[in-house]
Amino acid sequence: MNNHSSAEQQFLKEYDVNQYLRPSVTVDLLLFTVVDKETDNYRKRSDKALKILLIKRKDHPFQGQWALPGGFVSAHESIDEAAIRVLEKETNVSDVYLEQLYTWGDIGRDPRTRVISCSYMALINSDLYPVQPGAGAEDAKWFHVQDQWTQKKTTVTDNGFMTEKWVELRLTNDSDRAQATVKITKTVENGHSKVTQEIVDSQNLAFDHAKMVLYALERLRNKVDYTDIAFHLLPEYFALSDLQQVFEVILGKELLAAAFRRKIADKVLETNHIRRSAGHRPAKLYKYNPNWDDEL
DNA sequence: GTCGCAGCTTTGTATATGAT
DNA sequence: ATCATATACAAAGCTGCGAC
Repeated sequence: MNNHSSAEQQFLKEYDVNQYLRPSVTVDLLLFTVVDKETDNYRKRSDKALKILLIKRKDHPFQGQWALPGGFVSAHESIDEAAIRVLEKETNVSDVYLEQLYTWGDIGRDPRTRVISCSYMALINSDLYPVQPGAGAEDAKWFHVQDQWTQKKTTVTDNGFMTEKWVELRLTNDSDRAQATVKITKTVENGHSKVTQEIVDSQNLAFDHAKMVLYALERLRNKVDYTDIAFHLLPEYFALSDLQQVFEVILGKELLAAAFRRKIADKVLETNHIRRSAGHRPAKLYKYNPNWDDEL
């Protein structure tokens, strides 16, 4: 570690740290889970809903608004370590699926100072729901996640085309509501594509967190088919209809059972567990097959 | 009360259809 | 021919309800 040459040591001694701007770095966490919605008819299988954890801000800026759990990266830890620490402190969950998503560096995204934030997606299964809020955030709540595009426009430009899409994000629970409209612009010119997001309207949702949520949703949708992320949202044993519902809430559309069963057949292992007394034919329980992508 | 059965619901398999 | 998707339907658990 400390094997610098003397010339290098001399250089380091004279280096002026104030030569360049030193922005603050934060992490923001998108903690998702999928839970059963209550149903009136016990014979009917209960629907599932995608939920995200938000925390009510106690301080300025955005005081009283809802925000993703987050915190500053300190000098003696890596960014990944900061993400794990913040997740544990704010939500009391540890040892879960964690994935870095994107680095957010827009000028002025934090009114206090220049802050660059790394967003992380964490997935927990419904057994762990509800998560106990940590000591640092007594006002943490789960919000039902819904998004849909309301308007889409494609225009042809000189060397390509541009599509603008307005997406409405709604985060709701029994007593609270946060929502935002984000305009996503995709330009393709000379074979290069570029995507920009702009928050056109934000109610009760702090910072640029609407963008982070939408980005995470897109990542979930893109990865659900070819990775194991869906299984992180389920307990160890689950019925195939549970798995199908997780896919459905992530993708935002209904799937056909017969086709779905064939598509994910390799990813699951049949067990001899059975879930009975549910007002209908008992379901065989399956578990994740860690060797599903072994061939090749 | 309880027996039997129609009917609802979801699971799970078999077969048909369609694209390449 | 092969693959994915769509349709069709049988199997099974449970309730509601009438007959007794």
